Amino acid sequence: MNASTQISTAPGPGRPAAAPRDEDGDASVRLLRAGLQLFAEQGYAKTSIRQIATTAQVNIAAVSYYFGDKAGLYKAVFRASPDPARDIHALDSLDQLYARFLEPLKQGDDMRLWVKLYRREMLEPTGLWQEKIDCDMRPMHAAVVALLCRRLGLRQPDDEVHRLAVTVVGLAVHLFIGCDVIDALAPQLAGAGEVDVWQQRLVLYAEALIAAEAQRRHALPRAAAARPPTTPFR
Amino acid sequence: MNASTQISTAPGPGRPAAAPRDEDGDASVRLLRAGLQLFAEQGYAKTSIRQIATTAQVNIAAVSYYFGDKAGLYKAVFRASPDPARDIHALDSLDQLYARFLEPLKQGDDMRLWVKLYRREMLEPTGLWQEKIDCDMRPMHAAVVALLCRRLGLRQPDDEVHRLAVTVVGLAVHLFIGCDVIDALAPQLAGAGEVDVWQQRLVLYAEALIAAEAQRRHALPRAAAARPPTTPFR
DNA sequence: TCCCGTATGAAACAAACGTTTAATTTGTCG
DNA sequence: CGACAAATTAAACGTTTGTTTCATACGGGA
Repeated sequence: MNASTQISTAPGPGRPAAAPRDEDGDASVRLLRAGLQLFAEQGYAKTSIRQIATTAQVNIAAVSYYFGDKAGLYKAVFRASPDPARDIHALDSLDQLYARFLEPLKQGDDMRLWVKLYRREMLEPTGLWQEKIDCDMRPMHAAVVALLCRRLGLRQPDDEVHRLAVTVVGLAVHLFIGCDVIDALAPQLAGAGEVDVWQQRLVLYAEALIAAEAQRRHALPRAAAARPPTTPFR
Repeated sequence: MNASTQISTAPGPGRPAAAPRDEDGDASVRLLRAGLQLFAEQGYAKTSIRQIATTAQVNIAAVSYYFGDKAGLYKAVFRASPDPARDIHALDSLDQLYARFLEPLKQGDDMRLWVKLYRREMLEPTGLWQEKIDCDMRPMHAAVVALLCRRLGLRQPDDEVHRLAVTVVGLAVHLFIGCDVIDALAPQLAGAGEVDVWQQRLVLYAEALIAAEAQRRHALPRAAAARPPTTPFR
């Protein structure tokens, strides 16, 4: 409760006014690398900045010096991650969508850490997740919906198109999230060399889903609005 | 570093030798309820036993009295949860599978907390998760594989059957895990009353996947083993 | 009434946490 | 060489964590 607490909440470094220098090559990049590894493997809360500093072979104070505080380091680590859903505003094909989503799985080492960190952020929203939903996932969903409308010959999407879009994207998301469980249940499918096969199959699967939805729409002639009223729960 | 640390690592309550009494009706059940709520909403690490005790209107010492320690309370909360994949050793239909998986989503309040706690355990394996994979998910996967073999007219499952099984189950898992994202992207699909429609559609989708896989197998006559060698990564 | 085991309460414990302070080293320019 | 700012270090700060200790209140048998 001193007078020195006036800057303690700021995200930037407390004392120095200079920027952290992107290509520092020493302490800050080692902190980012160690932070990625430890945050991904143990989560945010379980990882102490002392452990990060020890792994990075850097003094603890370097965290607040370069990134302000622990949350600032985490934000810097997370924001530096490549995003499968980033900048997808229009889609030409399903293959294009799945290529973007499965690309991180093809890489090794660091990319696997990105995937882990990403999965953690999905479940433990630290605020950055909501930001990612609004900026990246919502446009991507809209692009998928537009693609499906073209495929189904609709000019306005309805609930079933949104449902199909969620499912089509979910094929890739499930691969993204559940790769550890898949590795436990069917390890021969979890290899890095299998990702290309997965990509082909996901396209095949998605085409089958679209065809099934088209057939379902063709089956019932005009009973679109004849469903029982939905009870919105949350 | 005293002599009194000899029991501190035991999972059971330190002092009293009696069992916690299942139908206590007062402190222990309130702790379980508050623990479910807070562990599900904030995660294990972010939740302090002081907060749990305050929410449950119970003294902090009751945690170690009834459950030994914080981990014991968490185990008690998690082990009391209903499991969508439990006791699935044989499957007659896909509808049966999806009914089991989507049933928790139909319920309100407590069930939604179970879902949240479950999702957390998926990403933050505390040891209980590996136990669940071995005891529940592996038999379920085998049951789905057996069902798919019957549908496809095979007597031995190959990699593509496992892949299809993972995807078929993934349709439900994605709904399970990603319901918050779905609620953000298409809130009209996230209502509790929508679960029945989802169940019908998932069956429709899965049938389409099976048909597509059957057609793919029919398309290539005998080129089953003509795939490039897979490079197992992990 | 007394006694005894169970349950609850307030307080305190050591340890670990994130963060800050102040001193020191390093490197560079005048 | 001397001076200055950036970078790094060691040590401590106050808080919060999980856990424990000890004292008190309750509730039936003897």
